[in-house]
Amino acid sequence: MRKVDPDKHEERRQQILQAAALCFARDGFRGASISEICAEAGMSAGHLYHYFPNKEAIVSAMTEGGLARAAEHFERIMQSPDPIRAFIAESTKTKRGLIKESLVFDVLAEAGRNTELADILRRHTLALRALLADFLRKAQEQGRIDAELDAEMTAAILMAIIDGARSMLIRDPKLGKGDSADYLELLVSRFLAPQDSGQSV
Amino acid sequence: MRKVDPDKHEERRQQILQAAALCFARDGFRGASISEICAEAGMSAGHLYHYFPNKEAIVSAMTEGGLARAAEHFERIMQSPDPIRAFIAESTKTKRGLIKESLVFDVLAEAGRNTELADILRRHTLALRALLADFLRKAQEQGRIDAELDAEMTAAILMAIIDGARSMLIRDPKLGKGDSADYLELLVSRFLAPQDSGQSV
Amino acid sequence: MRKVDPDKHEERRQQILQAAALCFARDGFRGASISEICAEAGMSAGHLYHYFPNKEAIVSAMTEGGLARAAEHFERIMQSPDPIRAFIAESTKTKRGLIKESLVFDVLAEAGRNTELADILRRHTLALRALLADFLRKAQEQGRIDAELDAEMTAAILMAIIDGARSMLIRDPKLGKGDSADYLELLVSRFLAPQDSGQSV
Amino acid sequence: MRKVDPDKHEERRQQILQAAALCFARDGFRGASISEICAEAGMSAGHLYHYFPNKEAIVSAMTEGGLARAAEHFERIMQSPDPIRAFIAESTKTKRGLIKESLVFDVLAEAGRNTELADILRRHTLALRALLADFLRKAQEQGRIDAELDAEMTAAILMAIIDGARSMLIRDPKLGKGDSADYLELLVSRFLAPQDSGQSV
DNA sequence: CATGAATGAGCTTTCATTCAT
DNA sequence: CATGAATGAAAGCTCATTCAT
Repeated sequence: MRKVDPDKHEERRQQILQAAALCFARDGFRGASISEICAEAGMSAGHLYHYFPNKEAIVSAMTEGGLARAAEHFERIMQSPDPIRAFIAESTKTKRGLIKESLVFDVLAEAGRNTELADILRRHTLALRALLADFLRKAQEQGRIDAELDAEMTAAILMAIIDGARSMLIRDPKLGKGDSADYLELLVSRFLAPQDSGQSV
Repeated sequence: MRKVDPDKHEERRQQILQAAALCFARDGFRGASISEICAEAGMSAGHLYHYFPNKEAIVSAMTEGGLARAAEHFERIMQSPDPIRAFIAESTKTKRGLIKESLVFDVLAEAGRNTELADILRRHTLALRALLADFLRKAQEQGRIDAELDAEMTAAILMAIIDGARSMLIRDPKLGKGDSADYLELLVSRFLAPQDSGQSV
Repeated sequence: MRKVDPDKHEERRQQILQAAALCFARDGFRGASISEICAEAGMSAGHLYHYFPNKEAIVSAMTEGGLARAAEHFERIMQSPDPIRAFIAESTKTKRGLIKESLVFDVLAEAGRNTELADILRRHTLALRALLADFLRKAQEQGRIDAELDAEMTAAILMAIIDGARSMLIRDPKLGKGDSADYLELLVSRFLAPQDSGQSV
Repeated sequence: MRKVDPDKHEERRQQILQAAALCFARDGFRGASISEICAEAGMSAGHLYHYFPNKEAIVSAMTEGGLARAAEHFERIMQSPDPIRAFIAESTKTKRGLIKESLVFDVLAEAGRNTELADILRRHTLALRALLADFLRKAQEQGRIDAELDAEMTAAILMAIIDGARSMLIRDPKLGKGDSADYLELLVSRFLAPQDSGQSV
């Protein structure tokens, strides 16, 4: 019998990546072991190697996938009525241990040593930034945002703020429940506000 | 006969921590091995354990020390004529592979799993924030900064921006050489600017 | 309907053995993996086990086949006008990486531990030796070879020389291009030459 | 306290090499596992790696040592009254499973794939051959050996005969108890004997 | 006949840690 | 104070073999 495999193969791969994401979030890239991932994925140690040549490939694929999903999520948000606000809201949400399970900092840390990961991160960063810059340019045309700002640089700054928001929650978890979101929004709105005629946000 | 001992002991400890910082920056907390650190510190494996009970203690002590030094550095900067500007400048400096050797993201990543490290990080974050908040309050009294802003929250936001600036440089190394510093400064100055009658930059 | 099966089955077996010979020569009995052989034979791992119960069986069959083919080759050589000379020539030929691809030493090494392989080797050795001894006896009758020599023992010695010639080429590859063949021939001819004065061993 | 270590270190190394020789002889280079060697050497798996960086280094060192010891043995033999005879006698001796434990064929087989091992083998082969050639030259001066023979080539041939003798014993173990030694001696003596009338092949 | 998914034992190697000296 | 010998658990990975399809 011929195979319906390609589907099943991809399904298995995703199963592994999902398990890996969980384990990596729990114990870090180095701390999570292959057998831990295997147990989580309900799969023997040997079999996992039919889907990935080595651990690093799992890390790369998982990072790639995670960033892709983040981009989709981001795109959806940008079609909401007030994207910036929605955006900030997302970044400071603590629900269901999302922060703890967020691997951003693992990726950032590892990217400093692992060239492949650094490339993946850069690629996705640029893609996301382009998306954001486009949005900003349109808003500039509509006069909702300071037209003097360079869209690309501004997008980079906004992304930095998102990462910063996440680091803030790790540095002081209590802030998650306060009005940090409001302040972040204020930060962004004052930054983007058209400056000419002295109007406010 | 033994009077120099305590000094020498502390000296040795610092020697180890310095070596550890180097190794951790190079290979990460998990990636760096005790023997690697020993080699770097010019010391036998067994001897190192006279100074630290285990690897985790080294990580903790090194993080503690690193954050303390960062605070000192920070304090010094805050006494310069234009602290904010000086501050941004520091955060985006790429000199001598400082970014690569920065362990912030390793600490942030690990703090999500390691309670002890999380505590250390939080403690230092709060201390630094208090320092920064004090500075902001004074500036508010002098009318240089929007008096409506909550000093504590604003300080938290500023710290987030610093972390964000670092992440920006990892996500897109090219930005280190552009005018990202100018934009960060713009971001901060628009945020802090007194809002009274009109706008200022 | 099924008449071609037996043929095809045998064909497949040979295909596997040929692939195995290549892989074993390249990586040794232990070093070559089943999947390597499968790849070489253009066959799935599971399917290979329809033809051989396990790896050892492949080793045995391949050895058996290789020795059989060597015997045929040998027989053909012995019908040439000057068999001894032709023989030596064969043993020292380096063409097309023949030495590297020769598994004699793998077999000799393995035969010291694997009884089955030892049996196969012994069986073929005795067969070959009988062939050679027959030839020697005829030559003795014709007075071309010292009649005092025991044909069986002499055959054993000649075979030892062939193996020795191969080891010589591995120990010092440069010898393959010199006049080692001439010396081997001299060795053999002086050994076999009728001893004029009729002295015995 | 300062160390008497260097001695002990070397002793341990030899202990490992001895254990390795035993295991390799029993199961082959690939077949013998590190843990097997550790068990034989009475040492933990991890500790063995303080003495050798990896398995291949053990194989190399053991081969090197074995060949060196063989050379010494050889040198001693060559100072006996009738070296050739003593030599042959040695090569065909079966006592205490010496053949089974001989790793010559493992080394020859592996040398075809492992460059480092090939180099070691070649180096020792050339050294041994030089020794043997010297001996032959002296015998030629004394008129005990055909002066027409090239000493170096002749030495190579004699070494080939030794390897051949060993292969003979593996191919047909019964020969060890017969008069194979006598025939080998005959082979060698006829080869080396001064050719009275000066005739060539 | 043929595939390749799946297993699990075993491999080499690394590493934090302990301890006798 | 200082060494490095020694351990043992665990890591990542490979492989012969089986089995459902």
